[in-house]
Amino acid sequence: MASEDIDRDVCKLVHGLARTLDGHVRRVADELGLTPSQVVALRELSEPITARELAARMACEASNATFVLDRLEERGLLNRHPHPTDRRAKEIVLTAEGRQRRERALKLLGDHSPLGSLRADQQEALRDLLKALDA
Amino acid sequence: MASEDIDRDVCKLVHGLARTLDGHVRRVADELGLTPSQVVALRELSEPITARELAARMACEASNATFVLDRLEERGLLNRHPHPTDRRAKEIVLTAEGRQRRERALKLLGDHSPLGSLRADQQEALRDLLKALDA
DNA sequence: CCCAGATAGTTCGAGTTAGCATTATTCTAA
DNA sequence: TTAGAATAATGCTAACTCGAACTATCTGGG
Repeated sequence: MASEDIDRDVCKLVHGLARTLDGHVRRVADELGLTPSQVVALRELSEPITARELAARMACEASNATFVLDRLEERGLLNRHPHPTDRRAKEIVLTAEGRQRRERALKLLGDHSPLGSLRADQQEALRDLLKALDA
Repeated sequence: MASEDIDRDVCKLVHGLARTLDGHVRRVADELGLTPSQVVALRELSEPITARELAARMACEASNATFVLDRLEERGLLNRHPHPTDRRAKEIVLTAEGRQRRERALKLLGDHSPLGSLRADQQEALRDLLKALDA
């Protein structure tokens, strides 16, 4: 059936696009001297959040978030503060250098985006379709 | 700018969808007693191809294809034959059990696809947008 | 108040992946 | 034809990710 062919096409295309986007993040990471995961983490740390919230935003396991946070903390880009209301949790706060690095990352991520070849209305259409799937 | 927000939205949505699709493959793989990569490899082995061609279809490195092929060969699902015209290459051929396992994998992959919540015309629109990006 | 179950964070082990180097073979152009 | 570039497959290493186990803390029903 044709519908199954479309299904498989979309699967492969999504996988390919995800790879392309990963490649873009990787190039940015190399330029910043970070790993791709670290760049994604920085991107998501727009405000103080918990490790679990970061894991959710990065779409990965909590143990992986711990791993990435360890490296970023070693580099002095963030600190783990005690959470004001939940003593189990920790509040992740970027240092001054962390915020600076984050700004550079955001700028580089915005440049030469693989999505740039789509017109604005196409990007919106794509976003809407993906959002429909997400729900 | 709004266009940058859309860009980031799409990146995260694509990543999320790729994860969802991976999860679907993972469930199928668990049911078949294989790893996700092995299931993808089986899916792509619709005919005898070389390891390099498989790597291209799986969108991964050749060394990774070698790794996956090693496991599938250990399980007796395929064989590496000498290539008829290129003595550098090897032709990968599924065994009878390999073909049987592949059929089961294809059937399971088709059921309950995460893309099922989209209407047919939406799936086509999504495919077309992704194809436009691919070019 | 208190205990059971849920949740935050971490550690550790196993498996997967990419990147690079290596070997063998084929292709190309002088 | 023959040296050099390109290609096929693979081995090896480092890094990344997940899942399970563990501690500490929170929360709600009895």
